[in-house]
Amino acid sequence: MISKKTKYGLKALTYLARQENNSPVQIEVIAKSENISQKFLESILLTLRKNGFLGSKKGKGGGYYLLKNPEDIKMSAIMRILEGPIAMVPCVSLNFYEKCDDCPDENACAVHNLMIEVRDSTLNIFNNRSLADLI
Amino acid sequence: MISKKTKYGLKALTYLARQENNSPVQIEVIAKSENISQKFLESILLTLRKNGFLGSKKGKGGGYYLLKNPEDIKMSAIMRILEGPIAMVPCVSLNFYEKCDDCPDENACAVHNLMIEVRDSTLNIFNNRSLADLI
DNA sequence: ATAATATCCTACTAAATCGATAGGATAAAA
DNA sequence: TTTTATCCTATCGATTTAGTAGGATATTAT
Repeated sequence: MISKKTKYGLKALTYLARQENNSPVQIEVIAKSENISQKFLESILLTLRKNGFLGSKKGKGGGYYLLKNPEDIKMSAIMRILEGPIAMVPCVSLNFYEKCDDCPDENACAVHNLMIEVRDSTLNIFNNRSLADLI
Repeated sequence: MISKKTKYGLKALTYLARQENNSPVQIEVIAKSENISQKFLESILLTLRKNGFLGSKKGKGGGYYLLKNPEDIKMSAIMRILEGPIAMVPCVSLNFYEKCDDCPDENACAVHNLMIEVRDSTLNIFNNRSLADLI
């Protein structure tokens, strides 16, 4: 299960991707259109900006806009920023690896291989889908 | 990310699946072998028993044992009991469906279709893997 | 200048979930 | 009747989630 933060972030990104001339859109507009708490969305867009997905403009006519073409924004990159690991267990994560306390030997763990398989199949989707595919 | 409950449950099930004659194994034995808190494992095995995966025997020589052949226990069934939904969003879950508060129309939701794709690919693995495949 | 607009940023909070732990009740076997 | 092992309910501290509050900062329009 992904968090609401991730879901809201994805919806906001697709909203921005749908803009004609990539002109800035205010938080309030997105929040109302997507039924998201404005303050919550504010913090989400902030992390997306800090991670290089969005640009922002202050003052009247300001708002957020995409920094890249939707085709060039991979779903895997978005998911990793918003949700964190794509894998189901930390010991199988490519970008957020952590050793399991209970496993003396990872390769001897029965769960390990199955979870690698799941990770690869999910990753295969997220790596081959861009923000443009969501529209 | 799956919970420790799920991970521990999977490890315990594979431990039991590895038993020769399917004779009962005590919680303590599994817990020590897999480095799991005994009391925590106790509650996990209890839910697995209540959901028809395990049988139990009290008193000396007692413990838990599998009620079916490992080949006949699908990973998807185990995951649904231990972890809950396999889908990443409730609105796409087959067994734990819930409507999203923020979506007036599911089919108009950009996230929806992507998550169906992820669900299907994960389900494809879990439906075609049994407990026997973990050994 | 200055008022209005909209993002920026930090801190806080209520509620839920997670990963256990405690302690006794119950049933089976020796 | 003692020992063994599961059964069951309740509780608990820590963390995460999903927000909320409130002011600081920068930009634009008047």
